[in-house]
This record gives sequence, C-alpha cells and structure tokens, in this order.
Amino acid sequence: MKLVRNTNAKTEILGLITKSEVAYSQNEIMQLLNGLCDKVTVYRVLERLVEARQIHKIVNVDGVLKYASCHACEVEHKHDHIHFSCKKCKSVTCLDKIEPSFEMPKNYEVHSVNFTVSGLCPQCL
Amino acid sequence: MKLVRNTNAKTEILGLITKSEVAYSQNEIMQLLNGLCDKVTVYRVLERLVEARQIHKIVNVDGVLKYASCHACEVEHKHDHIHFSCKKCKSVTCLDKIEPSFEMPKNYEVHSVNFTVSGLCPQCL
DNA sequence: TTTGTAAATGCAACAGTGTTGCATTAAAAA
DNA sequence: TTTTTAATGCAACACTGTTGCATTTACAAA
Repeated sequence: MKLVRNTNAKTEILGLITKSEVAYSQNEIMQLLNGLCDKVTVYRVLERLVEARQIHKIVNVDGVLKYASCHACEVEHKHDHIHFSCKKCKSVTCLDKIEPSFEMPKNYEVHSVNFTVSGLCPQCL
Repeated sequence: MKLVRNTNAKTEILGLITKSEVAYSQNEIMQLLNGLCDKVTVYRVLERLVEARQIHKIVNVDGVLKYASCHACEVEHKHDHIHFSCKKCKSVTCLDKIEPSFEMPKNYEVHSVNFTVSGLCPQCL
C-alpha cells in the first residue's frame, strides 16, 4: 500500500470541486487557486483524486477534461449519469439522477461510460 | 446559398470515412491519405462534411475528435446512438442500433448528444 | 522533538490536437 | 476562355496535457 499525503494543493482543489455545483477544468481550477500552485501540480492532484475515487473525470464536448465530486457515490462508485454541457455559459453539470438505459450487443465488455448532452441550461434558456 | 466545390481531398476523405466500419481521427485520415494534402485541409474538409451533414463528429474518451459516416441518417439526421471506444485496439465504432432512453429534467434545451461507452470490443475480448 | 524517507511540487521543456492568417491554386459558373 | 471565389498549403500559433529531474515537504519512526 502506497502512502498518500495530504497537501495544501490537494485540500484546496478537493474543497473547490466539492463545494461546486459544476464540473471544473484544470484551467478553471488554476484561476480559482490564484497562483497557489503550478498547473502540473493541479493535473497530478486531479489524477490522484480520481485514483482515490474522491472525484470523477468527464470528457466535455470540446474534448477538454472536467472534474466533479462524487456526490452520488456514497453507496457504490459508478458514473453512469448524464452530464449537461451548456453551449452558452459553458458550464458542465452532473445530472446525478438521470441514468440512461440501453442494451449493449453481445460480446462487448463495458468498463466505463461517458454521457454528455449539450444545449441550453435552465439559467441560459 | 454558398457555393460548395468538390475537390480531390474532399472526395478522398469522404470515401475513406464512408467505407470504414470505424470512426477516424484527423491523424488516422492523414496516414491513410499518405501525403495527399495538408493536415489543415483535413480539418477543414471534415468541418465542411459535418456542416453538410455527410458525416458526424464524435468526442472520444481521450478528448480526440473522430468522424464517422451517417449510415443511419437516411430518414432523419440525428446522432443519439452510442459509440463504443475499445481500450485495447483504440477503435471507435458507431452502435447505430443502440439509442439510450433517458428523461431530461424540465427547462433544459437539448441540442445534441454524445454517448460513449468504453471497454473491450468483440475482437479484443 | 529531531531525523529519514519518499511523496509531492515547481520548473522547463516537450508532445499532440486543433486553429488562424495569408498568399496561391484551382473548381466551376459565365 | 475568362472570372470569381472556394479551397489549399504553409508557417506560425494557441491550448491542453505530459515528462524528467532537482528540490521541497509531509509524516512515520526514532
């Protein structure tokens, strides 16, 4: 078992993501941290938090990675819910309650899922 | 109405994508074209083909854009089907038949959808 | 409390994807 | 054939994300 340390950067980043209603990109986190640490550190902290299953990773419609806390993972760690990407305000939100149902063809082994719907969010409508 | 021209690059690229069972990235197309044209041209042709609704764009799990033909769009142009991204052979396939069902909360305006499932495809299983 | 360790960081340099500006080429309408 | 302007090539760039390595620091053990 590898030792894990609690650092300033990790605490701050996890705090930001946990408090947020929307998913954050590395870029957005950097701006919110206001020079607290290097961008490489942000990437590495995010990687560790995903590894530790404290946050989850989302691929946005523009290909940029975003991170959100695991609010709905108390019981079981899974991320089959939909993410909503707003074209106007550019926010990405987890729709924790919405899990699409679908039936995979035989002979596919599903490991993970990335569902993103884009359009206009309630605030921008 | 803006004039559209048929060029060598456009014909070749559309041909490649149409013949293919899997979705291609700009990088893959460049290799298949074997120096026929510049990478900027590939991006611009792909953009035009998407605009003309002859192909559709997929965001892969690694954030890279891939393009596939619109086989299932004869009647109506929509891309609510699932894409499968294989972790081993890195192929991205359209599962045209599989359209997940889900119910969006009120006050969201859905414009488009990007569903990707990753794991192992039948060939790699 | 001090010390030793390796986990975490910062910096610089890099890799890959995708974009922009501009001069040149060429498709196709007249 | 001539004319128009869509399409191309090239160079340079922007942005996201990664790697190597020397330095710092969290924290377990003494």
